[in-house]
Amino acid sequence: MPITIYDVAREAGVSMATVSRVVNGNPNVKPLTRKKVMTAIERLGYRPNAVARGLASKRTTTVGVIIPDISSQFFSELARGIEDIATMYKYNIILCNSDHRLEKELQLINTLLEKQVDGLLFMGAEIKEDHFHSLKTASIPTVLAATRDPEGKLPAVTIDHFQAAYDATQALIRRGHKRIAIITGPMSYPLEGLVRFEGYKKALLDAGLPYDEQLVANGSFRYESGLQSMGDFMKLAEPPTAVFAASDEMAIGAIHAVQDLGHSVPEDVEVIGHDNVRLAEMVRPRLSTVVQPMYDIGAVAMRLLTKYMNNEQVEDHIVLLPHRIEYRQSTKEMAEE
Amino acid sequence: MPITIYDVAREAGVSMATVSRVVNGNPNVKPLTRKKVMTAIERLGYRPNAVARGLASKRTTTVGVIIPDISSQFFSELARGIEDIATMYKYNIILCNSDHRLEKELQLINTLLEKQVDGLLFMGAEIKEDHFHSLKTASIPTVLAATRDPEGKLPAVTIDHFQAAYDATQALIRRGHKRIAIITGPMSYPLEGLVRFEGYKKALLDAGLPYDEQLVANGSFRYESGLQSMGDFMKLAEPPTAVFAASDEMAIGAIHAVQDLGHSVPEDVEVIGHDNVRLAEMVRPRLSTVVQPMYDIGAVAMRLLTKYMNNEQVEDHIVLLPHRIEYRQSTKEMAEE
DNA sequence: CTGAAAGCGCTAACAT
DNA sequence: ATGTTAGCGCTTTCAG
Repeated sequence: MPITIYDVAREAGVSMATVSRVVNGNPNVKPLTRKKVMTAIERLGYRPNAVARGLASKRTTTVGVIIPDISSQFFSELARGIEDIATMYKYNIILCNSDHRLEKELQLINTLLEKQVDGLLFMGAEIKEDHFHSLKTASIPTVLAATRDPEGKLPAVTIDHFQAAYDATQALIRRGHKRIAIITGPMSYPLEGLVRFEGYKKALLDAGLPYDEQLVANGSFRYESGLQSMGDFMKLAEPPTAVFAASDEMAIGAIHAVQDLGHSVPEDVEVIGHDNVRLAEMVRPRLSTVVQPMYDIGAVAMRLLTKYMNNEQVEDHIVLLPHRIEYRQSTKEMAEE
Repeated sequence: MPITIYDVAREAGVSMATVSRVVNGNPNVKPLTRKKVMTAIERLGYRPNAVARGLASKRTTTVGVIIPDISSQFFSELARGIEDIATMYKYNIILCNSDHRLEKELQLINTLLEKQVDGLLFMGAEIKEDHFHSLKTASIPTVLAATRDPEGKLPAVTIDHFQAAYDATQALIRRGHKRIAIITGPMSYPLEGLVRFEGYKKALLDAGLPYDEQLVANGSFRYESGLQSMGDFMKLAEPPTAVFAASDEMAIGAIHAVQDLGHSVPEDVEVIGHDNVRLAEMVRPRLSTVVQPMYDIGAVAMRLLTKYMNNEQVEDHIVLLPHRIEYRQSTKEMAEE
């Protein structure tokens, strides 16, 4: 039988209200009384029941995190940022994988609401009407991390995906390339897939370069699809001399495809990836890539969520974190960068 | 004001006990009554309060997971295995990072117990008396994943670390190497550090090969330490011709150190890593490595935990999953393998 | 098969 | 500064 607050009260010769006060750090307790209670707690080995507290106070100090796949390097880095800040603010995390499946996402939202989480952190490519519907029935604060909803209704922390892709493409253009390929993410991912593709096209357009469908491949973000796509590009009569890949894994796959054909990177083909996962520094040539601050996105998103949960004033509901390009060895050196 | 079970009862014209029964799938409800209740639930958009349920039933269908660092590829893969099985058995996961810090581990155990988790899954290098002490005060089932305690008191799911290191070293010996180096993990990690080192030494001993301290480097599991350690080895008067690294990252660092000096892998130096993280297939040469089934370890550990939580009979409290060596391109081909 | 009622362990007014 | 009391929303005997 576990020790309850009532046992402590009896042991200390005070009421349970007083015990509750000292446990919760309420200053309205005489120091001597506090000490008596503390001693009793110590002696009995009392451990407050957070479930009972949650029921009575209607706050669980727990937040739900819905993530597509924790085993991906991108999301696990993000999750670490979330967790660190959560810990800092005394929250715990219920972590759920959605595999990008709408149905599962909705079901998870529901389960988390049943568990009375104080807030929700959502990662996932696409936000649909269904999500809003589920969320609306329980009005708990929700923040999107590394994504946004189309209408900007929900608070979100992410980077400017369009600009990032534009910058990467432009970097390749500046290096004098005329035939620049792209390996995109799935088009079902509005931001990581579609928007990056748009950024690529716009950069070509602005530079007066022709858009060539042959230089576009649809990838899955995975290594294998980069390998495959680049292999196909190389079979073209006029293969690309530079590639922008929407993920680092695909970029590395692309590099290997080039190398496997006996060519070299960056001499024959320059490659820029996206995200800057740890992997990018652990391959040769080391990968030049758009750095997306995953950890920070998670951390800032969690911090934002704490503000909503505490009813603090927040000025910007949508925060765009800065991105930049880290030039390493898969692109040639240029003086001005 | 959220809808409660009481509201549903009134709407359906039954008692709250009956509503509780249908919500919990209790068969002792007349089909017609069940339907009435279901309709009311639907109409009101009732969502059961899991916190209240937890308080009343003393079961939260939540398990605590203490992991050193979710952003590491090794642990995030493990976490995915845990989560998948947890979902399958209707449990949710509270995920916490310990950074291998004893103090934080103990504090997390405490927090999770306060939250009344039904079980605990623990990952971390070292299990000390303190852990048992904390755990003992609340008697909830605990399973270790990818580690074991020294005395085998706690249920655990892992591989035979000694044998794995022995096998890897032996594989190198069979290839005719006389000077085989090892890049170990930190010795503060009993299994991943110390035991693997022991396995290495035993393999040398059994093969009648001399043990040379110069061929031992203490790494941190990280890429950089592999790079560094191998760089040092290569400066030796008589450098090693083969290396076993206690992690894939270090193995890849070692490969790059060799390559950076203008030598090649596996021609000049053969390398075997440990774990088989996704990374191993995304480098050139692709890494030969001891495969540790991370996902399975997580999955089996979670499955085992569910058995304890349901008071099911379990035969083996310690389960050793099989390991094997995957030969790729960082070792030379051999006919018999 | 259904209902009534007693908690689960704690917080939060409200008194004193 | 401390105690009293009424819930929080649900499960679970125990009756009927």
